[in-house]
Amino acid sequence: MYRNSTCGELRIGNLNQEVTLSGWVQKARKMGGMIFVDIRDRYGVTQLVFNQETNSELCDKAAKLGREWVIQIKGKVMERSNKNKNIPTGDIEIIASELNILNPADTPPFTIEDETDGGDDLRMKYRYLDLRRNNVRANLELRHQMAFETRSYLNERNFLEVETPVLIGSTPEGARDFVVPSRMNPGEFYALPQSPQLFKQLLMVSGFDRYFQIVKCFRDEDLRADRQPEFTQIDCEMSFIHQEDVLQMFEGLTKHLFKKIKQIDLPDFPRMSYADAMQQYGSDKPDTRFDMKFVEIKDLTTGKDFSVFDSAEYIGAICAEGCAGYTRKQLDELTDFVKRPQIGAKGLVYVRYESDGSLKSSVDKFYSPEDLKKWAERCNAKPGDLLLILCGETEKAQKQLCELRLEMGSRLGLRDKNKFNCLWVIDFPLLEKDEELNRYFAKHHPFTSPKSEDIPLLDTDPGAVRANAYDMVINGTEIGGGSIRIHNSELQKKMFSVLGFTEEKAQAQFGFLMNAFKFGAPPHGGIAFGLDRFVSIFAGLDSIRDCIAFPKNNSGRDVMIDAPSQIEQAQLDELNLTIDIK
RNA sequence: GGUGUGGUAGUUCAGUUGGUUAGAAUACCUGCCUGUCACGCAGGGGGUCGCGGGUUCGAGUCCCGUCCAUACCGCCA
Repeated sequence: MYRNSTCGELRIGNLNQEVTLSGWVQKARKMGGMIFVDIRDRYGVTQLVFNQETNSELCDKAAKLGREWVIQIKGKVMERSNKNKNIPTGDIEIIASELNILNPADTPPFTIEDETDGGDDLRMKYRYLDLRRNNVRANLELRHQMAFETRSYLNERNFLEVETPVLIGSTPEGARDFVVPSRMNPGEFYALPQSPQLFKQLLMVSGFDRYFQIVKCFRDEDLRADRQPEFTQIDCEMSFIHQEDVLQMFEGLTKHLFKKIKQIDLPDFPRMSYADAMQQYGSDKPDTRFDMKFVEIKDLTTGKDFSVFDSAEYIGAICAEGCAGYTRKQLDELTDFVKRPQIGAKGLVYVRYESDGSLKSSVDKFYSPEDLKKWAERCNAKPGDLLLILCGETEKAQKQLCELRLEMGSRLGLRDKNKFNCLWVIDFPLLEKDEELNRYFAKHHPFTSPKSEDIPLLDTDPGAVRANAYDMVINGTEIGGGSIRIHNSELQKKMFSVLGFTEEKAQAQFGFLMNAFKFGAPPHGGIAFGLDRFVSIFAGLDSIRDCIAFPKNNSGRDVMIDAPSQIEQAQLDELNLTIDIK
């Protein structure tokens, strides 16, 4: 028996018990005649005491212990004379009577503490050591809890978890696929799924009715703090439902998770149309923890010989409460912020609504105080507020203003990680035009159903067609998204034709789905949540890497096992592959 | 593919206008220490300044190239 108790559970109520503990040496404090050793496992830390006077042999042995050695001890639970209020086991300690060194350890390359001295790179290389740290382990525990509660919620509502294949065929739509060469079929490749989309729809045709799967998905695109090449989705699909049923079901799931895990009762989620989101926040995933909505002032600015504004398609303002006192330096910082190439604004116009009621702006040359007053009124600005104004081509300017709004939100401390604002963004456009290729692409995917009242527009104005598609957004992060699918093969054919697929191409790529739909497809729809992002939001993490046990770095490498890597010539030969790096 | 930032001791970082032997903290090692829990005290070892080239009497510092990491844009639900 290695242990009969964990390192986190002993309390004052266990006094005088003989216990056996196993774990890692967190720290040994050697006082000369006395040694205190903190022993750690997943559950916590317990202090061991070795005393030269009472057991000098054991004490000498303990003196050799180093950080992260694996040990087993036997001893008696005693009350401490000096208690430590900072740890749950701080009232007791173990007077050791036996010490077994199960495995000595090299000194780890960074400290195994909450505030480690190790940088990201090093921690990833030794991720198994990093995972010993409390906060990283806590993130994985949270992830487990969320997956567990998700299964519990969906199971209670008749959802079945069904596994779908990982080796599937490549489709050129959407993201780049990871591909896997097939040995038995020379020259042919599998692809790893970007999502189980087609399979879950086929399961609906099969009559499974309510499906879910917590499943790895793969996309061969560049990484970000919130994007990994392999990531986990909570993938769901339902039959005989309308959009409203899906929203209710999964708003319910989200509320369930917040309630069970964070003890937070969320109010009903507001619904916002895509059009409103773009107009008011310049984003399809607005951070609604704070207001600062966009206000259009184009009509108030024309005809004053300010050519920048006069020639702009869009002029939008946000009102930063209480920021009229911003110094020249702060305003220059904001100007530099919006002029960064990633944002790309040409400049920033500001209006200070001074607390004495006067108005000062960077465009005083062109506009009178009365003009500025009208702007301020439309923005509902009070004395003491600051208006920030960007202009340009509508879509670009809104995007830039969105970045500025988020930056101001951060500066003003309005993006509190412990505050959660959830909403549905609905009525997404069905199609997105690629101006360069002059063709339409599905914004969600090609199986998304158009709103029935918009179907006539497919022929006349495809860009204006709205879809039965929806995203769940929490604190400016897209947590999940889905749609009601097309279950009618005629409409599906129509979609493919709008997307520029020839009949043959559509048949070659999605023929099996269109065929399946001929055999009695029920009306269906679904949603997929990004589990990694969901956990990150719950834990207040900046990067999804922190809730993934073994993540990839920015270049898609696993620096711990050093993958990807080259393979043997014999393997290449077997696969009929030759490598020709350009 | 692009832009920004960074790369100096095991680790996290500092390093002035280009100038003597490259520093601090922490970790590690040794000694002392019987109530520590960020233990304390004294001492010690530890450096290809990412790599390559250039300018210079002299480069951690300036220039060019390159590699790596990271945040973002493009890309991507």
